[in-house]
Amino acid sequence: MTASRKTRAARARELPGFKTSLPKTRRAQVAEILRKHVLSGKIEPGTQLIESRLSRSLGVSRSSIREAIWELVDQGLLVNRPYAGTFVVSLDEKAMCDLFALRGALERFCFTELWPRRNETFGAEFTNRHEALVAAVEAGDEDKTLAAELHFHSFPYQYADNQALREVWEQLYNRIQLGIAMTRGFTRGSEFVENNRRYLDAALGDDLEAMLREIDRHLQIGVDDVRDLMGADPRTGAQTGAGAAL
Amino acid sequence: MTASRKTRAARARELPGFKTSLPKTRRAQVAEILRKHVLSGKIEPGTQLIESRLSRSLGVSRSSIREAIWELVDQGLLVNRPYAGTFVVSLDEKAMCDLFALRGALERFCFTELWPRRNETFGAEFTNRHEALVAAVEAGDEDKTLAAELHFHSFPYQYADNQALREVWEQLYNRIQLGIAMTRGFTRGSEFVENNRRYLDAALGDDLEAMLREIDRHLQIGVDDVRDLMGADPRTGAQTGAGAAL
DNA sequence: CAGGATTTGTGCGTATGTATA
DNA sequence: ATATACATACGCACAAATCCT
Repeated sequence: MTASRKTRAARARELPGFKTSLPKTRRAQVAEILRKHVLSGKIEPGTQLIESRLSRSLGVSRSSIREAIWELVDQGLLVNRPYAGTFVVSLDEKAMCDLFALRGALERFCFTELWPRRNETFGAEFTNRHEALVAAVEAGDEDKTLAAELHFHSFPYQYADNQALREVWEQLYNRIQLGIAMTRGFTRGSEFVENNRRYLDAALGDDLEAMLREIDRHLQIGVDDVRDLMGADPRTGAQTGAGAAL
Repeated sequence: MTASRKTRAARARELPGFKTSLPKTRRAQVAEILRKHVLSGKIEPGTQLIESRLSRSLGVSRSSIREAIWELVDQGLLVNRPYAGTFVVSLDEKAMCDLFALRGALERFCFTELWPRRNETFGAEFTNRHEALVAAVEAGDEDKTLAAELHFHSFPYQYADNQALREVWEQLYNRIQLGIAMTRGFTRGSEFVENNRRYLDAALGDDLEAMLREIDRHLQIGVDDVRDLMGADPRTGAQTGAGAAL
């Protein structure tokens, strides 16, 4: 009764964690929050996302929570069993290898497409992003490194003149990130920077075939890392991969 | 058994037009209906899907309609502008060419993967699906032909041992079908059967490189058709493409 | 550019279906 | 088999934004 007196607008303005000035919908806001929690590993794979709990903890109605959850389901981060619930997907070694293999095909296609259109801007921006990656690594910031690595490797797709390819890449890297989140705790080896350096050099070079070989080599390193890390207990992040996972 | 009687009674009370025996959710049922209407062209590209209208016409609550709509949005069949509405996507020539180019990359990857694993079953099933396609063409059934063509070209992806690839293909062919729906009215040329025959023969042959070339050739025909049909007014389906669109 | 009509976005109560302990 | 927790479904009310006149 008295509670209902309080206007919805007022309640909305009070909600913690939400910028009221944003034109974004609640659905998008909640989806972003959930995506971060899933990708950062705060919500572990296999965990069920319970609408009523999330509704209370985030202070958002079940409707919005539900819509956000389905957005992540359609993105491949969650899986739904009708009338049973939605859970964070748990990727095994095979699934990760599949993702890397598919990414290889996409990336070879991507570079083949953009190769004749490269110009100074391409080289400058790609180099910029690589330098940002190096800076993040040297700062020892794990989260920033992950973001910078993503930003670096997303550039070819953004530069490619194919909207469908960009959309598939979006979906793909989300899942790859999820797999990486499952193997948290491993430290990037010193070869990590060098590997991405070789990748950049090949991308700026004049030999497309060499670039395609470099893509295969780069992703092979990622697959090897996955094999090492998935086989062992994720908690025992003792062994250090070469760190070219993304 | 009293419980089962009550359940049956409840199911008997359910809305007509829905198969009560299926455990499928309303979301899935509505999504399927809408998908059919969009892909068949009953709902033309650019049309806004109004939740309240669909709610009344289908006899389903607005919540379920909303969820189904968002499923199609995430599938790339609809596009949403916050607070403005969701509309059937309208693909232009460039978008279609992008889709075909991406499909080419996926299909080359697909065949490269499955090539060493082909066996008698592969050849038998692929041949079966091709014969079903030929039968549909000879029967003059447009809808059945489209379905058979899809079934035929989906087989390599189903045979490939890569779940991620299959999922991307699902999303891709939905959108390609949408593009085809936009160019309805054109009749498949006599070369259509022959083109798919060549495709099948290459897939059953021993030369992977020849198969990859065949993929490029096959999709190039599709792109040519799109260029012809998109440039002209879709209503004037006078000119007949070679008909290898899918 | 004002303002009303239309539609989407959000919240909430409630009833029912389903899975699971 | 029962009970419980949860997902799903429906209906309404209202807020927020867009669209149109």
